Amino acid sequence: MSRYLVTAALPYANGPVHIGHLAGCYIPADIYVRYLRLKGEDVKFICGSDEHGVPITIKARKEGITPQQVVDKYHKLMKDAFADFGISFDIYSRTSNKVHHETSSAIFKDLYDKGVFTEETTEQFYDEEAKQFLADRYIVGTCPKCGNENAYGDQCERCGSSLNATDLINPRSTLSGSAPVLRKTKNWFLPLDKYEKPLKERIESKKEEWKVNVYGQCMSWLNEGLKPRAMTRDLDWGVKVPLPGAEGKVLYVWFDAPIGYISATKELLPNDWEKYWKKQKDEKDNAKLIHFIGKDNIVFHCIIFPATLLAHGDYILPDNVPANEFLNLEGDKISTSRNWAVWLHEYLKDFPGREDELRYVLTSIAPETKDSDFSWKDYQARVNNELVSILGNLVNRVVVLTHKYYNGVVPANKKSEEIDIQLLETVKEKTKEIEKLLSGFRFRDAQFEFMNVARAGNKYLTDTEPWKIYKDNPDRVADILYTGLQLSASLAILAQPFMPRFAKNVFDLLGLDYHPSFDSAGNSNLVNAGTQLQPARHLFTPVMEEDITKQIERLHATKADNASEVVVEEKEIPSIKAETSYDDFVKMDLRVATILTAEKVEKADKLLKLTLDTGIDQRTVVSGIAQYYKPEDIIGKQVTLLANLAPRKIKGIESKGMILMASNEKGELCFISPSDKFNEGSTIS
RNA sequence: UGCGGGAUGGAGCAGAGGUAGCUCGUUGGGCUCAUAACCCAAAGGUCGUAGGUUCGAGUCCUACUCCCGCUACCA
Repeated sequence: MSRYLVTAALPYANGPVHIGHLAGCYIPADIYVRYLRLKGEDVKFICGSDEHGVPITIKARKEGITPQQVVDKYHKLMKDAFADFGISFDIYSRTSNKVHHETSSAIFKDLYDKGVFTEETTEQFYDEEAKQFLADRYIVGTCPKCGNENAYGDQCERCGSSLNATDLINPRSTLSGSAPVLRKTKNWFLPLDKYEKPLKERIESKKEEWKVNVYGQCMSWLNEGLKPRAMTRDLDWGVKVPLPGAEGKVLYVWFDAPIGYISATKELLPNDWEKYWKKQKDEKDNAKLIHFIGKDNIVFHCIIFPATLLAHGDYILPDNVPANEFLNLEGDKISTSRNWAVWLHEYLKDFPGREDELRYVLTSIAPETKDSDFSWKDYQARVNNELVSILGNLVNRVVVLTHKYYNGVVPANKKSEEIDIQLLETVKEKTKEIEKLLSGFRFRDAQFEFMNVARAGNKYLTDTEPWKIYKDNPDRVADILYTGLQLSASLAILAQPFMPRFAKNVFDLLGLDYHPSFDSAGNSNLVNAGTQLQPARHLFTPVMEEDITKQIERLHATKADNASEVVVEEKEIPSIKAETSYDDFVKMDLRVATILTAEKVEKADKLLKLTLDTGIDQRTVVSGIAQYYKPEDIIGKQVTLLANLAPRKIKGIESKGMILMASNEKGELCFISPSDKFNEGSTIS
């Protein structure tokens, strides 16, 4: 017996759970855990709400409630939805509770006492109105490279360049809109570079087992060379930094959240938790740590958290991190903020008792190797054509025939023929195949093989035709139905990890009051002769047209809502900038210039290289207007040039000055040109 | 911008040098125990684009296009 500690990503407590979360990690993790339990392994399945970090405080501010009220609301919503859906966590905890604060605080203090952290004082932007330091992400301003006025402090989404918040022109806080000021602040950094070598060796040794996307992403970081990363933040919501002089500072949420897995285990097993987390005397007694996550979290689970564990020294490292890609919805990215999602709590309300259907569909289309798409049409097709027609119908056929010919009492098997033996043999083979696939985290394929067992069953009935031969050979029919019932029991056994509710219903239907072990699927004595079956009933019912049109209409409404919101946003004109002086204005040398030549800059979507006649000279200017003007259309055009702007290299080309552009709310650009033809070099004031 | 992953019949996926395959859908046939369910067969693909290596390329190499993620203070 092996010991496993399986975690599913801690969902962030700023919105409810949606199908993307389920397909990405909760369903695969649950299938895996249910399988391990059936194999008799010692496994604990850990999850909980991730409740710290800046977005929670922003949500609280927006809704006029406290951060605690925000997380209380979503923690309950998520916990209840998971429970109702049947994700079989051993514990669903939360990071705002006492055990977690103590545990993460103690680990931080332990690393601090070992001298692991480096202290660094840096200048960070501070929002004086919101009285808060700002992460780069929460500062917007004008991108120095492309002029986008809504570039984030860490990245400009229009031109894609990475930025520092201090690069932005006219930075403003997204919290209050005010201009942030630079303030010094001290933080504690985890020198990831010190753990680069052991991490690299560890991950390289997993090359064959880990998924290519996970391995590739890790190597990308490791090969680039790791840098120290701040493990504390200036914020008043989170786990307080347990050091003197650290008032107003909390642990970085990516430091504390994964520790949440440890805290939750501790909460579950106050006396025994170390067995699942700490290195044992004999290495082979160590637990296997498996993190189920989405692809956006790879670096935190494969690099940063393991580095923390290495730095501590007592802990085991992840054995595997089977990260999935993303699930889209009806062709568009799922988005909590845009309400573009199928919310689990709503699904449970709209489709009561149909948890297995959602599990089945999301496993069938699980984004295991690439992003995939959920659509309601596809949901309906898979439920109706596969679950109802192939799986549910097969069990129903066998049970109905048994009732018809034997009053629902399992007949005795007199003599098995080759085809009967073959069928159960196939089940045995498929069972082995399914086990192999489940162990390798290939849940989609495993479920497919499971369905192949049902397909084989349908073929068996068509081949043996008991309804035809009953008149002449009732003994043979007894054998066929006996075999069909063993097959149905096998399906129930194999379905347990994938569709627990269906499995239980079939066990009940067949009068099985015990649950046979996983590898007994395909045995010929699962349902004994003489057993009274329950009356036949449908195990799955078709999804009706109106069930899904309602869902599709809801999504259309969301789309319409979002579109109208965008229009409102588009009407928004940027608020006026801080007052300036005439003296500052006249420092700008603005002139009329004429475009002489224009060409696209290679490997840049947005840039044109222009030669301008300024009246004084001819000079090169690189301008981010390629999406709005074709080079050949603008030659000879008169424009406004900021002529005394310090030269700057863009894509290796030195750009001397900047062409002034009007920009509307959509970010579209147009030239500011003199209304009459004026000489080059004419000044503008 | 750099890095990682992806692109294969109408839809969803598999195939990692040797005759392009599976499920669903479609069409035709069979069956009538079963939830218009089941079984059989057929049609449907220049494998993102352009070059190259090779006797032979979805598969290896080069360049490019598009989608997703990461790019170190978003979580």
